[in-house]
Amino acid sequence: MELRHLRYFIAVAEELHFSRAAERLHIAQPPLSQQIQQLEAELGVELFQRKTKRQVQLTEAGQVFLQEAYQLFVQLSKAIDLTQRTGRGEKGQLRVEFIVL
Amino acid sequence: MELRHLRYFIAVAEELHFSRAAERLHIAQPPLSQQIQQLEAELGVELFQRKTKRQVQLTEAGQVFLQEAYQLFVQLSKAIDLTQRTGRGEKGQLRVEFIVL
DNA sequence: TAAAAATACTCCATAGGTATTTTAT
DNA sequence: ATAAAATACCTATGGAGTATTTTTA
Repeated sequence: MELRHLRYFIAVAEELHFSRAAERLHIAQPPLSQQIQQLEAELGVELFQRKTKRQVQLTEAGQVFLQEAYQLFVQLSKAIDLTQRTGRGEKGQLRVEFIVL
Repeated sequence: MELRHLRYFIAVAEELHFSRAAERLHIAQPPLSQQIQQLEAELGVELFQRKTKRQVQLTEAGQVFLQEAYQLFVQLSKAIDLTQRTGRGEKGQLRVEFIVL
């Protein structure tokens, strides 16, 4: 698993539409579908309801994973911020304005 | 940034030795050096002391980033665990035995 | 000198693109 | 008939390998 999978998953989960999500990510729709399939295969969990091709919907597990993915990027943002501050010799106070995706 | 960068950084930070870390990661030493350089460039922070080539040492920022990276993988492990439990229809109790790297 | 990281290049795996098919409106 | 995801296949970027250089103990 790579952060790319999480970034792509978040885009699809927010758009509930593969083509629009792909557009937003500046990639084509088929590779996006593939990356999501990879992610689901690696997790061994269906993240999207795929009964019909016209209606993308998060599964319960997908909803959980979305919240967790958000938190991961929040924590990554904090990690980067804190590391950069330390690199500049600043001590301490932590406040993250930007979530890196 | 990708999880690969964090995985590689952790290996070097723990070994304090690029060649041994590369061996542990089952890749060659030069690509490992490159990935670490990429990471440092993206962060805009030196993670390792490079005055001499014979003595790899974490900078203060590097020590901070190491702790943060550990936490990220702990959180990722929890995210995966919780998602998989939900996928199986299990409700709730969270306990992570394995940290995915 | 010897051991280890950095450079310089080469190669190839796979991320991403294009074309087409399938399917549900 | 159409819109959207999946499948099949192709392309090319960049991750990884090999060879060599640099450096300091």
